[in-house]
Amino acid sequence: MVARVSETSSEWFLQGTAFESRLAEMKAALREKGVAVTRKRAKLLEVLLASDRHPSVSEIHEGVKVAYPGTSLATIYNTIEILKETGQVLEIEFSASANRYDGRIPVSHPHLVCLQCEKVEDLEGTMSHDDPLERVSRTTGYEVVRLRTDYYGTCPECLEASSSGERGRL
Amino acid sequence: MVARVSETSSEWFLQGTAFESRLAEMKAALREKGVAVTRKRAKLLEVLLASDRHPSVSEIHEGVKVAYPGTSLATIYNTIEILKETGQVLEIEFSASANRYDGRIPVSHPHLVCLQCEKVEDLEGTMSHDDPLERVSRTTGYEVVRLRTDYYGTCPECLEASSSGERGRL
DNA sequence: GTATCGTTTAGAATCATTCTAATTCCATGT
DNA sequence: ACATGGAATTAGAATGATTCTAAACGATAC
Repeated sequence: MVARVSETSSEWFLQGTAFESRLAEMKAALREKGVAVTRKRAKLLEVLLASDRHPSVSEIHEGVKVAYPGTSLATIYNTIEILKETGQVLEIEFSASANRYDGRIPVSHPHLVCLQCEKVEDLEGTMSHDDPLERVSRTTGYEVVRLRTDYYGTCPECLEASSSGERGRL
Repeated sequence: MVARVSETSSEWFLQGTAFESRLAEMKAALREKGVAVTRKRAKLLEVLLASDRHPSVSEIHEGVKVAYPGTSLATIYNTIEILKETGQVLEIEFSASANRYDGRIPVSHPHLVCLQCEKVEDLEGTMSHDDPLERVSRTTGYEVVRLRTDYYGTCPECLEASSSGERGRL
């Protein structure tokens, strides 16, 4: 499934119905939250969904600037933050490099991360239970050297202690 | 298994044999690489192994400074870098917070990360295959809201193209 | 004792991200 | 058309973890 955006207009070629429905879903989620879907935000959503590259904030910024040259980085960060709050984008964190974002599949799922070209790909069909590294190496052609499997949540002590929604910065 | 370091000397209480053997292993790995196990570095290893808190660089720094007040942050970063290169420490990356380090079990394994207190715990016995979020919630008492499972390696294209070890910054 | 080379240091530099305060946009009512 | 108010956007400053740099230090060999 390929999606590609015209450089000269906001028309879409080769758009899948998945693309359109995700776009509508994301816009609805924003309106639901009471925030406006401005032209720049709409464009941001399109850029985010247009590629399977799991773009970084600055890649998204570049994409939005094609249509709206004056766009500030802050706008991208702001909107991404709103999307995170509404569960409409998955943030893939890196400490030594910019975070990457998945708007197509906004729920937790495994990725393949190339340590060399920094490509981030979705990893399909991962439900067997032999050695994960070996299996993933075998089925993908990657030379897999590392696996990160972290569960995020609130620990029992904090569940007990907390009035409500204070959050750390993880 | 509990390990605790005296505040007033470098003696250890409640040290397990696992602690001692890991410590020896790490020192050996450093010597193997040709780098000296200085007093500060030795202390760093002890601090790293002393708790199951998966300490950050600055927590390690604080610990080392108890014994060697003049120690610079750069020394901690330098030594951690060497440990990473020798596979003697596992780096747990965060983008919105300092990275955390696991010297006890330096190979990839799942952790539980509390979004509220930023505690990082090892997750034991994770080899069944129902819904991981639900299962982990049930078995740990955490309110698990997110799972990160990422495989890191080199993609087929880069394997093809690369003379040798150029690396990105992930 | 001195030369050497790895270690350590303080501080500057970097870079992604967040914050801030001012400005602009835009829908709505007049 | 026009004014108004609240949200959206902006440029630039601030932050914070990490990395870099160049100088100072220290242990060991000679």
